[in-house]
Amino acid sequence: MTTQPLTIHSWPRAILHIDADAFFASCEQAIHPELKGKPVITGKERGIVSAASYEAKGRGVERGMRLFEVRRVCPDAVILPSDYETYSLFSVRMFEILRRFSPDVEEYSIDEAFVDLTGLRRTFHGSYGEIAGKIQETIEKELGITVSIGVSLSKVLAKIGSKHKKPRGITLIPGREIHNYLEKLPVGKVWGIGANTSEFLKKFGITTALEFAMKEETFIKRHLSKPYQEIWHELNGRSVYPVVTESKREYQSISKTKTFTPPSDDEEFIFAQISKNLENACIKARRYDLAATRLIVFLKQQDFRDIGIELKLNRPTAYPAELMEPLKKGFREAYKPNTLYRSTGVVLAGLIPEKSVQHTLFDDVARIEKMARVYSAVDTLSERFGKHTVQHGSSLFANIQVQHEGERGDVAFRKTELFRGENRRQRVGLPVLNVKV
DNA sequence: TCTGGGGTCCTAGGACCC
DNA sequence: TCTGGGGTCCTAGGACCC
Repeated sequence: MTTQPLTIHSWPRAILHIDADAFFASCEQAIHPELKGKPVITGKERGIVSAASYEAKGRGVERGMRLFEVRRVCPDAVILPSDYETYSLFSVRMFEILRRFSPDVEEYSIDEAFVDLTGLRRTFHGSYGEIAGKIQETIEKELGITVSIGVSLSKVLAKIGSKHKKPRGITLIPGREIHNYLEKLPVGKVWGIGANTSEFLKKFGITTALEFAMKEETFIKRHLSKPYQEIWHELNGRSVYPVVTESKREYQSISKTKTFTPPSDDEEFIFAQISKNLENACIKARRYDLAATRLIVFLKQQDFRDIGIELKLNRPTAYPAELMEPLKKGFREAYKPNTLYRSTGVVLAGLIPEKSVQHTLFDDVARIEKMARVYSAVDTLSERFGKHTVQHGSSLFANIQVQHEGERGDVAFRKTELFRGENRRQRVGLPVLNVKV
């Protein structure tokens, strides 16, 4: 399978993959030392486990587990809401540490990165394993969290390495040892190969990563598409995925979705959810100075079927006021009365930089400029006082948290709840505004 | 088996044009 | 009007990932 290296120490490429151990939970333990050694879980706001510390995993807690179940198997678990802003700070500092070792760092996700170490042994007077050790040590000392590392000839192999031993593992996979790591690995565990492809490969008697890697190229080319051909090369130690250094990857799309329990058939309530989705998506788009050319509206029914309506916009925009008509249109097409829906969603797609938006002859320039000023003020207010300080009137019904079975359709009741919500806001000194644009 | 809220890329097929 | 070849753009949908 692998081309045998001419010398034992030959590394055509040395790619490192680093994966923080139980990242969210570890960050919490690093900030709150009294939590060290305890079963810590994040995800309180969602009702399911986002991350579990190794102490919690040892007690049978798994990712995605429902919290009531967690309380049963592990009654002393400390359950916390996820605090993304804090975790992002840890993330930034972890990447910063990695850049001390190599300029070629790809920030793959909040808790994972690839680093190209090719040719750096001399600089650091040590083997790739020793460099990995130093990285691990530095992060632990400076951030108080542990990481696992894999080093190999390609990204796919490095990822297999970092997963091989966790937590606090370091796994080197040189060319001559690749087969040892692939032999017992189910092919579905390989990065980029999911359940469907595993099923497909099973028909040809392929169940392990090694069996896949050893298949002849003619077979791979005949039966599989480009992404899988690339993975096949990577498994054979031929690096085809570059380490992408550009720190700012532009968004292709921005989406916001919301699931509500119990499912609802209340048109007003559902539209309010989707309207709020739209506002959130627009806030994010404006933060990155992007404008959408397409809007996708979707509703998910109770039986998980989903109906998506895609609309082309006359003008690229990230202003809810301009998107409200298309949104209503999409909603009317997708929504069926007397049907229970469990979630709503909005996607802003075909994003382009806001500055490249050209006015056409038909645009009402004065109106657009006025809108730009209004939203710029809205964004400033929201930054100072919190998200949704200023809200579209149409999103207001989304603020109702409680939905009583018997009273779901009772508008008067809902309005009471709404005002209660606003009073709370006033009590804590937040402005109550309802700007009509 | 569906656990929720983000995302990306690839391919096939239709519309349209020369 | 038919026949055939060839190219581009767009969209829907699939498959995966964290």
